Amino acid sequence: MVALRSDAARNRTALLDAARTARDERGYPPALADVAARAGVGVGTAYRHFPSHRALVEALALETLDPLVTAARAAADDPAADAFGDLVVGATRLLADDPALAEVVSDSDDSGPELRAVLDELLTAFGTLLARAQAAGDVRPDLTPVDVQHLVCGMQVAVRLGRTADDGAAARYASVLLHGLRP
Amino acid sequence: MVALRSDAARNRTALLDAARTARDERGYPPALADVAARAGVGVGTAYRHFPSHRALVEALALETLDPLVTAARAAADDPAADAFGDLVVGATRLLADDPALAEVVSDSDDSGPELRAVLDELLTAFGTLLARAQAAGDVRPDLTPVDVQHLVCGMQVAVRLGRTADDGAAARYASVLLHGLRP
DNA sequence: ACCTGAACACCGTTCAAGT
DNA sequence: ACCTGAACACCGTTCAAGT
Repeated sequence: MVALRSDAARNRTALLDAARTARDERGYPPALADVAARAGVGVGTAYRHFPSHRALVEALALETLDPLVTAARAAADDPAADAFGDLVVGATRLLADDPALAEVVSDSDDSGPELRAVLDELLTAFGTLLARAQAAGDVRPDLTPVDVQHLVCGMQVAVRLGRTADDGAAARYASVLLHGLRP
Repeated sequence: MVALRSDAARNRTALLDAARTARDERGYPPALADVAARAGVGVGTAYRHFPSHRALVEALALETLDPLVTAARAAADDPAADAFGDLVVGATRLLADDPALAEVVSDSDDSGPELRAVLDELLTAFGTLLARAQAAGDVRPDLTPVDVQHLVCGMQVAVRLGRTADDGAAARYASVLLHGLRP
């Protein structure tokens, strides 16, 4: 990562800001052309900084994922009694709140190297906590860290569906998942 | 539903056949223009029979849902010990196998009247079995039929993600869901 | 009553021309 | 080294003209 020319750095920030604002307003970053217009640059510039629409979404996803990675690492180092369950529920909510993030984590196979690295780190931290919970007899021993990722990506969909009508749904579904993980 | 002119009926069938074939080959019915071409008709004809791409997907969904409705009704009338669990697992697999169906069931709010009627029927049959399972103490009493729909729509995603790499994942996730439904 | 296909809107992406 | 915007491909959808 060489230093960017100052106008390029400014444009990149403007693009991210525009995309973030759009996502916070409409739930999903709009067409790159729209993002470019909001940022006051041409489409080509948008594509110079983010080689695809997905790359832009991933850049925003990284921002949102960062606190989760920190929390997961902290929990792996100094685990509370139900650190694993808390993390699972927290991740589920985070994805349910951000459809673009959820999409990018669910289709993690076609993600760029940065996102992949962050997801790997998350998986490692989750794995440590999972192993500890399994050793304590709190979680089924036949589940892998990847299973947990898949189950979270699934439950997040249920939570999103439930939330539109019913305020208690998210808590109910989280509880179903946590019970389901028990031996 | 008045009788169709014979050429119209033939075209409708040809469109459905083309869409079904395409879905079975590629997992999802392609652009209406492509379906029309395969069926040997113009785009306009495709839109005359199916007012939107979604309407075509829903027409295929109805076919796939039919056996499930039959099974659900049969189980509601003459319930075996774990009829509810079997139906939940069956529905999850059915959706996991057919992404177009899953999409249409998950976004059931924007579906046409026919599909909505079928989903209502399904929900009723599931509701009967759910109530029975709850009365027997086999399922958490705080869950509604709609909760079950949401949880199935979620788990189906997990199953789809799991299946690409791991043959046992589907069974493992089904078991997690069933355990999670217990009181 | 039904069919055809050109046409439009939209969006992701590319690229020749500029500074 | 970076930017611009016209241009292309693709897809959902509409509609004027045909039979």
